[in-house]
Amino acid sequence: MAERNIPAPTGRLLTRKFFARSVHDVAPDLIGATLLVDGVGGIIVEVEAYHHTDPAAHSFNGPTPRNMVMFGPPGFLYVYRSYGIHWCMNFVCEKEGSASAVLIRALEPTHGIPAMRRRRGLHEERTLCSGPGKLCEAMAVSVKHNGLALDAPPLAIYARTRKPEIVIGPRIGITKAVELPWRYGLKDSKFLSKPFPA
DNA sequence: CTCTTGATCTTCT
DNA sequence: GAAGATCAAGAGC
Repeated sequence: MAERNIPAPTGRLLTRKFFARSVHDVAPDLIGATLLVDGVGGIIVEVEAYHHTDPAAHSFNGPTPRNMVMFGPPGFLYVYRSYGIHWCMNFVCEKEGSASAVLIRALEPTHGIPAMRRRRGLHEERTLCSGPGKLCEAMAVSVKHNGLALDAPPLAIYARTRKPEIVIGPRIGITKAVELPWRYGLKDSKFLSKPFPA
C-alpha cells in the first residue's frame, strides 16, 4: 500500500532562539506547534516543564552521562530511556547550564500517520502519540537523536499560527514536587495522555 | 470501566 | 537494592 502524500505544515520554522527563554514561557508557547521528525509527527498538545531547581527534574542532582545535553545550550534535543523500555524527548531551554527542558508528552497526529501506525502496531489515531513513550515510538526517536539541533533536519518545529486555549495542571507520573502546575495542554484535545483535572 | 503487574535501563543509596 | 518524567495486557467489576 502506497504511503499517502504528506502535506507541508503552515507556519514559521522555529529557530534555536525560540528556546532561549524561561522554560515556563516556552512550554505553553509550544502548545499548537507542529513537531516533525523526518517529516512524521503532529501538533503538540501536551508538554511539561522541568528545571534544575525542581526536585522532579533529571538535572536536579547535577550532570550525569544521561542528562548531559540538558546542561548544554538551548535549542537541542534531550532523549532519555524511561523505565528501561521507552524513550522520551525534551527540548532544552533557557541558557547553557540552566538545565531546563520541556518534555513532549502528546501529539495530535497529522503527518505520516501510516508510518506511525506501522511503528506502533496500532490503527487508532487517538492513542498513536498520547504519551511521551508512545510519540517517540511513533516517530522512531531514540538515543540516536539525543543532542540533535531542534532547527535542523531530521527535526522541524513549526510555530502555531493562532494562540490556542491552554489548560494547566500538575505533572503526570512524578512523586516529587507533585503540586507544581507545570503541565500544559491544548484545551479539549482528544489526544492528551490523560485529561486535565477539572 | 478500574486496578495490578511485568518489562528491565540509568541513577542513586 | 530500589526507584523512576511509562506502557500494555490481563483480571475483575
